[in-house]
Amino acid sequence: METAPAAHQPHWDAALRAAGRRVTRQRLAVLGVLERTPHLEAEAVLREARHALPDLTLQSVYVILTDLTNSGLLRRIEPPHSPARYETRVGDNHHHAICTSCGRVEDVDCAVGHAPCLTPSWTPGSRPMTIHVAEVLYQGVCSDCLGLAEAAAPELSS
Amino acid sequence: METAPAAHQPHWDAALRAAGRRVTRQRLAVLGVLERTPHLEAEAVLREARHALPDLTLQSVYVILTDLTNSGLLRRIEPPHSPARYETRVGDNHHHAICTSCGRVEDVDCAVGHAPCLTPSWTPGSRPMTIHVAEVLYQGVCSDCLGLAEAAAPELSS
DNA sequence: GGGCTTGTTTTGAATTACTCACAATAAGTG
DNA sequence: CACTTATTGTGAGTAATTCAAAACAAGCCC
Repeated sequence: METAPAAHQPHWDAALRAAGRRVTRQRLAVLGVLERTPHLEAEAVLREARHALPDLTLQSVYVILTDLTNSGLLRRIEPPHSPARYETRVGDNHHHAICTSCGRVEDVDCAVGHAPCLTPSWTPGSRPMTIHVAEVLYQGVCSDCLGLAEAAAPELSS
Repeated sequence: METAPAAHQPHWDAALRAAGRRVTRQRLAVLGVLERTPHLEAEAVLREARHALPDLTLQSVYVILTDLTNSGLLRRIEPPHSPARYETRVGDNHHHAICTSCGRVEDVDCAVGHAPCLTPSWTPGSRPMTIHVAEVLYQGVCSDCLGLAEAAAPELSS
């Protein structure tokens, strides 16, 4: 019998090697968690990963998330007023919608083809830059929170 | 003669009153600084505002920036890996480009009409939200940094 | 135009999210 | 299996921002 450290998809194995990184249980755990439930923040990743790896530390999670992001295996999302979130969906230029009430993040495909706003029209007086990426962040209210708000709006007491 | 606290545009006076806020020297200083030089972070606002108000504190600047943002007199920009920045240009839905090298921010008008991507196409499997605003953040390299990079690329010594 | 009320600012400490230095550990290699 | 070196763990540190409570000052009343 082998060590069989939880069920880890072999493709993460290959992806790590392809990125020139060693295959460790910690990295596989983090990748597995984020593949299963995207858009988690570091604390939540730790919480989930500890089911498989009880001794994993928050600092290690930070190191791993940063390293895997730099390696191109993860993508970091940084919504306002929220710690950074991570996802395994990389390589396409999809965007995100965040609920201003509960903070939930959903994926949004690019609405206007594959590179919607990569040719900005500069405000007069500004000095143009060479643009590499354009990220669109939608802010709104998710269906759950909308329902809650409507239910709570009539009477403000409770 | 009056107290004449530096040259403050009377329109901020009116704007503050219209927002139901008291007109204080601190707020006028902050608004004046940001009107003159947009996209400053809190520390820089303090530095500039202290020319007129030497005793102003950083915490007050934070309180003022937050309050004026909530009152609709300022807009907050939160670029990744950078403290928040503020500007007096509110009420239009313009966007921003940030130089990944020096952090400079430039204004970008909306490329595709006045509400470019307000109708997102949801990724299959995601739960749609009611979108209120769509912010586009362009990341690139400004002309200055591009020049520097080209000049420095050949020899890495100095 | 002096006092009063209440919104603002200041002071000082605390918090959140994250980073760093260095020691301990364990992948991968021969 | 031993060895090298990437990776993780430990403990402390930092940057940006927030909070509680006291000091202050705008704007209103007269």
